[in-house]
Parts: sequence; C-alpha cells; structure tokens
Amino acid sequence: MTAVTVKRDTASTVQCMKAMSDPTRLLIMKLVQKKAYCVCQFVDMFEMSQPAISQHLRKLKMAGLVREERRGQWRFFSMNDEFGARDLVLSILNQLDDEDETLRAIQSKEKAVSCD
Amino acid sequence: MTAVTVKRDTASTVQCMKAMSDPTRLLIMKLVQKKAYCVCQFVDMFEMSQPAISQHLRKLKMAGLVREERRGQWRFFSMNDEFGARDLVLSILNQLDDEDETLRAIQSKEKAVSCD
DNA sequence: TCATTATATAAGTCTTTGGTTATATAATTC
DNA sequence: GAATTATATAACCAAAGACTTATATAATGA
Repeated sequence: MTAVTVKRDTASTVQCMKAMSDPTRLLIMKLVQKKAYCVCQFVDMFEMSQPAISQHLRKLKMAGLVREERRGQWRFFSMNDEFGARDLVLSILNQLDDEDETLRAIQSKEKAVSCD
Repeated sequence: MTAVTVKRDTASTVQCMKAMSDPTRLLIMKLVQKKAYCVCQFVDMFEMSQPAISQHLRKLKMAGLVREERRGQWRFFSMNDEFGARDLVLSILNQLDDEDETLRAIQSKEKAVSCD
C-alpha cells in the first residue's frame, strides 16, 4: 500500500532540496528519521563545532524539516512528520544507502546523553 | 512492478541534489524528462540570457544528469538515462506538480526550432 | 569567403553559504 | 548565587553560485 504523493510546486521543492543538499544536513535528516538527537550528540558525531551544528539545525528547522523539543538543558531535534514535503524528504532519504561509509562512521561516534 | 532502487552514497546524492536545487535547473530536468530541447528554446522559455542557460546546462551535464547531442547548428539536451542516480532524479521529478504554475508558464513559451 | 546564427567561455560583480571566533542566554548543579 | 553546561547568535571571512557583458568558436547559408 503506497500513499499517494501530494504533488508540490517548484519553489517549495527547491527550498526543501536546498535544505538537504549538504552532506551534514542530509545525514542529520537520515539520523533524525530514526530518533531524536540533541545538539551535543551531533557535535560529537560530526566532529564539527557547536555553532556550525547549531546553524545547520537552524536551517533545517526554518525550512520545516525538523522540530525542536527542550528536555532540561538539552534541545532535541527530530523529523517533522507534519512537514508538507515529507514525501519528498522520505523518497530522498530512502535511496540513501544505510551502509554508506560516511553514515556508518558518524553513527559509530554516537554517545549517550545524561538524560537518556 | 516497482524497480529496486540502487542505494547511493552521501557524496553522490548531495552532488545530484545540488545540481537540481535551483528552480531553473529543476524545471529544465522536468522538461527534458519528456523530450530534448535546444539551448535557444530554453532561452525563450525561461526568458533568461543565453550564457545563463548555457551555464545551467553545463552544470547539469557535468553532474551527469543530461546528455548533449548536436543537430546541425543546434545542441539538444535530454535526460541521461544512464545516470547512476537516475532513480533519485525521477523520484524528485515525480513529485513535482505537472500543473505547477511556473512550469506551465514556461511551457507556454516554447517555440519550434527550424530543424524540428 | 563573408555574414549570420547558435552556442560556449572568460572575466567581473554581487549574493549566498558554510565555516570561524567571541559572546549571550538559559538551565543545572554545587 | 556562582560556576558549569548546553545552546544560540553575532560578526567576520573565504569560497561557491548565479548572474552580467564581452568575446570566441563552430556550423549554415548567401
């Protein structure tokens, strides 16, 4: 049973694609598809500065692809299931190899957060 | 009968998405999916300068999304069906609305080429 | 061969992007 | 309430993008 894809206009398609057309953001989307992560986890996994990660997350959030949730001193990000272009996002993520080396390397660096 | 999608790595996915993450190039891909167009047709349809169109086409060609064919003094561009990330391209184009206003407006400006 | 037509390329400009460092804010813990 | 921890934001910078104008190339046709 395949859902009928809601067709989208050019502008919103381009906006969504631009948000995901970066290796860091594409992989963040791949990760949050499965569960929520907090900023500091991404910092560890991507071995990237905290401001750099924050800015990538802001872009994804502004574009509507992720949602933010506060838990104590942490902010968790997860996939926004109410996003209009959700089908587009999923079809892109779906053809991204789960065995991809870059993805694997990043996943292997995941650390638990105290509140978990 | 749905074809099995070949999973792709992060780098090639991002490269393909970047090539399509522009309204002009996304719509060019939508157009060449159906048939080949020459540069001068795109210039008319997108109401954009010839060098600008040439440069967009070069990007698409360099990324492997389109192929070029000479017919007399014209150069026709069509979708490259041998492209590795073809499934990704098609799934993106597939969810782009055929009734999209921008697309319609561009299609309405199509003119015939002498050699047609 | 010369003018015309179709296209590419080069060089310049302006904007956007993705990082940096420094600092602000807000919750937690001592 | 002071120090610590998590995060955001601001200001800056270098590189990439998307145009522009000017010019080169290549095929066509007189």
